[in-house]
Amino acid sequence: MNRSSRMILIEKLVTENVVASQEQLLRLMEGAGMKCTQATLSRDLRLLGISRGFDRAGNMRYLTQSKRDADAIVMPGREQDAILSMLWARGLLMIKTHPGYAAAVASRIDRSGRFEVAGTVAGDDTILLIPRDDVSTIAVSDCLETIFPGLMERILR
Amino acid sequence: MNRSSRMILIEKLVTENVVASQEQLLRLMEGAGMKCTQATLSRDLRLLGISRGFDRAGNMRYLTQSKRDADAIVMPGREQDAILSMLWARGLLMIKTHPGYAAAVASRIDRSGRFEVAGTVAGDDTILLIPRDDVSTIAVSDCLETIFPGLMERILR
DNA sequence: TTAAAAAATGTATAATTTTGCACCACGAAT
DNA sequence: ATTCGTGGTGCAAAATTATACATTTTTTAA
Repeated sequence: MNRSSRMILIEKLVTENVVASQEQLLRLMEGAGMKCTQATLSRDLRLLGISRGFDRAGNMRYLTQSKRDADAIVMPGREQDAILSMLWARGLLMIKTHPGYAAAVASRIDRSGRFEVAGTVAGDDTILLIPRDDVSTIAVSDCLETIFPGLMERILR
Repeated sequence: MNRSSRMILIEKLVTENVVASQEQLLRLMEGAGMKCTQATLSRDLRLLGISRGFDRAGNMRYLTQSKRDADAIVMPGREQDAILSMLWARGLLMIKTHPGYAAAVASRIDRSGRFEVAGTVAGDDTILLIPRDDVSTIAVSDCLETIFPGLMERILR
């Protein structure tokens, strides 16, 4: 039972139930066969962007943000898992990542010291990878596969 | 000093400041010449539907109902107003913005999901827009005009 | 592989928020 | 004027959530 599967369960439980406290959520989780501590829950909820608010009647309950905003905060697991898609354009490779993680992934690429990569520029959720002159797209792809094993299969489906 | 005027002040302080705790809000209120206890604040916040949530960075702050689902960060005026100039170079479009607004404008472009745009990378006041292969500069301009109505006229003026 | 670094987690505790209770202020009804 | 009822508030305790620290697990680099 890892963090990301736990977070999926948390999101599900919070949306399908009226959850008023982390203790209560803890019990729901146990009922679903997933065990952890309240402290972990507190941390996961922050990552998920799920916070305690009030419903119309003024009763307290945990509320999720829109899915997009939640995605904006979550980045479970390894750096390469932050990569969402890649696209060649104008001889450059655009790499989209989970929001906020472009710098981390770009740093990883830079540190690999691969010849094929002249350099990278990272924004918030986008990396622009500039290949050296006369390096093929295939060569760059192979290079990235070396840095992030399993990446190509995951991205291409 | 009655409850309703206090609540008006609370709403104002919470929207105009990054408030992370009721204690902090209490001090802001005192600064504004309105005094009460933290317990009263807790009750008022419930009535106002203002609760503690997380901004994009995962930092805690109080958010009003309308803001909770939306962006925690306020962008004054229309995003396109932040665009100062544009210039084509090497098949790429450099967009200059007011300092600090590149990310917001780039985000807007990304979210438009337009085919013509392969991606963007934003710094502080500069955006590099990479069009897809075989997309003309005219097509990209039209695309931006669609996203930011009136932009071209204003820029070319 | 193996060592080093980074991330995840539990424990205990600190920080923060909520609430029960008593009391006060104010208006309506007697 | 007195009494009753309705909010509103502070105080302090209870409930809840966040976090510092130590430890374990996972990932990265050599």
